Amino acid sequence: MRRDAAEHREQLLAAALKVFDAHGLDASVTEIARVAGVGVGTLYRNFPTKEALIDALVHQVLDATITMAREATALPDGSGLEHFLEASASYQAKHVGCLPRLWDTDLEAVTTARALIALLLTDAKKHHRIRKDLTPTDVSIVLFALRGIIETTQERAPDAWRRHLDILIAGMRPAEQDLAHRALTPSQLNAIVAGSKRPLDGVTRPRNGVRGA
Amino acid sequence: MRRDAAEHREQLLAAALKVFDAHGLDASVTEIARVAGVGVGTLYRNFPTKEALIDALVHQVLDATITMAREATALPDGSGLEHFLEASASYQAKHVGCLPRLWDTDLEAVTTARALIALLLTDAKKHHRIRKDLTPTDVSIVLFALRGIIETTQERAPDAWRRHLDILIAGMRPAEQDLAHRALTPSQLNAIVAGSKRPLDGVTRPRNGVRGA
Amino acid sequence: MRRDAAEHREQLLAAALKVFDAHGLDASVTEIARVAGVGVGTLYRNFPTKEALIDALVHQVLDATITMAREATALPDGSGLEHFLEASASYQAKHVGCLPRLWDTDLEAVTTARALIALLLTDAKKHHRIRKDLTPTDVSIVLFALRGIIETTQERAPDAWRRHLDILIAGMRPAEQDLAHRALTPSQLNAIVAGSKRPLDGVTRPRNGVRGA
Amino acid sequence: MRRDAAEHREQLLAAALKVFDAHGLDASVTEIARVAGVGVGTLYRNFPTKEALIDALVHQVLDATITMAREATALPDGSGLEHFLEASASYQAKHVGCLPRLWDTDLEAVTTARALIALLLTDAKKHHRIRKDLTPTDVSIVLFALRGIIETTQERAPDAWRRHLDILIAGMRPAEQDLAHRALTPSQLNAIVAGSKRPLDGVTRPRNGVRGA
DNA sequence: GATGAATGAGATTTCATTCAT
DNA sequence: AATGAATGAAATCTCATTCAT
Repeated sequence: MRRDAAEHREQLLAAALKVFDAHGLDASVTEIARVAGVGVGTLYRNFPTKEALIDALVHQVLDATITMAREATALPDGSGLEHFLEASASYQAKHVGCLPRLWDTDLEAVTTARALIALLLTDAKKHHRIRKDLTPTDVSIVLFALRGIIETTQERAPDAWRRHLDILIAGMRPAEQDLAHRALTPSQLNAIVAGSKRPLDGVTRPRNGVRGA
Repeated sequence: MRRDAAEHREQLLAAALKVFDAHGLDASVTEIARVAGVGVGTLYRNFPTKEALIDALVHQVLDATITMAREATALPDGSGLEHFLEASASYQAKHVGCLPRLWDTDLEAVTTARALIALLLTDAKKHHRIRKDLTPTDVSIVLFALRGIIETTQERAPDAWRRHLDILIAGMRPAEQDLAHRALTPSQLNAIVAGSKRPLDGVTRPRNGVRGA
Repeated sequence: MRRDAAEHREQLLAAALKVFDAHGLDASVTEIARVAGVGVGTLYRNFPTKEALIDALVHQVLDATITMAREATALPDGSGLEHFLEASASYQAKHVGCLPRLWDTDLEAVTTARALIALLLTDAKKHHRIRKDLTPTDVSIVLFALRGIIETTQERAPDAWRRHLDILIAGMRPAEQDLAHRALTPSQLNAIVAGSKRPLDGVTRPRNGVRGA
Repeated sequence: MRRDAAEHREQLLAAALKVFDAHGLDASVTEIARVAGVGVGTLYRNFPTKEALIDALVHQVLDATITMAREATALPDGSGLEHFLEASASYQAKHVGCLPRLWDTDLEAVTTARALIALLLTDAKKHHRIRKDLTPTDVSIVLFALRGIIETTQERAPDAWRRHLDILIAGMRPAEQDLAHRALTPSQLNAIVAGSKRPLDGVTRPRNGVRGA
């Protein structure tokens, strides 16, 4: 009956992913524990709050994203960026459950990711695969867009994002004319990640919890 | 304090939009009623459930989308599609509150919209503004993508989607090579809209309510 | 089925008193609501937290204490202090449920009460009913002592404190010799009321609560 | 890390005292085990339930009380009672953590203590140090009163009870007039100690536990 | 014997919904 | 028709207790 503690952590993350995927982030921790085959207490031993569990899921995705970006920098011919976008979306598609929180946490991980993206972009431009006027913030926004597609289509058409990415990359290829609108500055992007959803009236986002007496 | 019934409906929809925008769809109906300046009872007289209120909001967006698509068909030179995308995204950006449910309802409105989109696309191709291998389903997916951006950036950079749309349209212009991946069939798209988020195990989505004693 | 709101507040306070009396302050709010004959929601409409409910109970006692002290100042012959002690203990005996928190809140009420006690004491000394070396802080401590008795004996011997008060007052009568130990300073007493039970390690007193999703 | 079994018991009692003192009896057993430097399992090997641990603490105090009472009987001049009260309060002041349960257990220890108190009282009366109309039950109630003071003041004014005891003893000295109210009978006192806090409705006091799966 | 991970009942609190007024 | 007090299910989180290691 007793399992290895580390195993439980994985089971819980997997269960959370599955349950959040099916019910959204409002899914109850009890349900997650049930699917993981453990008691709620065990969930709370591994993750101090529900929010921490979601965070862990988000971190998984971000960490994987960083790894994939880093690996992509090793690719030749400036194709790293394109491979990264494909790999990243592919990974996101397997972690739909936590996507709503993905770009909404104050995380140094996001900063790290952005630095690597800048590298990939420079390389791509150097090899004339990507238009000169594209900025790193443009690439970040591509990830937001892909999330939108994945969240919507994942369940019935898990690969729908691939063709859209084809279109996007076609649009990112070197072109005669510059893009009409101005790119986001890095600090604007930071502000977005740093924290959205402020209160209308004084209410904070994650609803409160409970304690005994 | 007494208002006209129709006025109440509008007040409530406006309040819901504002409150959902700030707090997400988890915002309480009491808060919405407060912002609308009416009692909860009045809210429930106008909308039988919270879900119905969200639906009404979604319908507003879809109806506006259809109207905009219809107007776009009148534009010359095959530019209707591009104008429609811009107008549609612009409208979505003003209705962030309900976007999470936007493409997740079984709605004939979506079908209607798709017919108009097909028209716009045909016209655009005729004028060689858009590549031949693009399908109506591709356009629908563009809307999903824009939603992803709008949801993420709306608060701090409300116009971020515009530049991304520039890239997208560049990718949609006539090109030598066909897109690598296959397009979604209309029926796949239907399945997506028809209803996602089914229970994992028998649990239904909207929380239940309570009756008095 | 629907009652008057003000009535509910009283019902809840009465129920809380009864339930706390029987089970201690750890009694559940659900039980209190049940005894009051209302749903938990109604309890929470009247008192935002369990702590607020306890506070209201404590305030009832403190307010009554102040009133009784004020009335006692009108008594002739310097007998006000003695009457006040009797009345105060008598009232406490009917509110055992909340006594554990009675002297453990930062309350201006306590300050007010102390001012009146000082008045009563001066008058009692003037009429040679009470020894000269008694201080107002001594009187406050008498109330703490009576609480100890009431808490312990209330259930089986509700009047046990009366005889003990006889002894105490005998000890407070004018005497040849001063009391051996020094009296508490008013600021020491303030510190006691201001807040006891600090964490051993960073934990705060009232345990935490819970919120929905 | 391994210690002698008896040593563990002492460590746990000491830890419990410290933790209950700081957090009240609601403190968790995990915290106590942590402070004692052992696992919860060890705590449960030594004390079958949390309640048993509290009981052991209470017994410590009661046993010490009995010892002090016995020692006091050896004092000359009938001063034993006064010394006992001082010693007993002094000891309680060092064990605040468990005072709420002190006079609330069915304990033969209490009976033993009462016999000794009767002895001390008789001796004190014989030497004309204490008024004739004082009964053993009166002395027990003095202990309840001192508990009230100690619980309230311990943290900020650990010696506050001493001056109050001065007053009390002054009131216990031989006097012209008998006390106005009747003393508690021994059996009334027994009933108090035998067990208070019965359920209001069928609910039992100590929270229940859980078993594994 | 000791450990502490696991358990799940139960505590507090929220909120969609109803209905007396 | 409008109001908002009342309802209670359900959510999050804690902790006494057990038992595999």
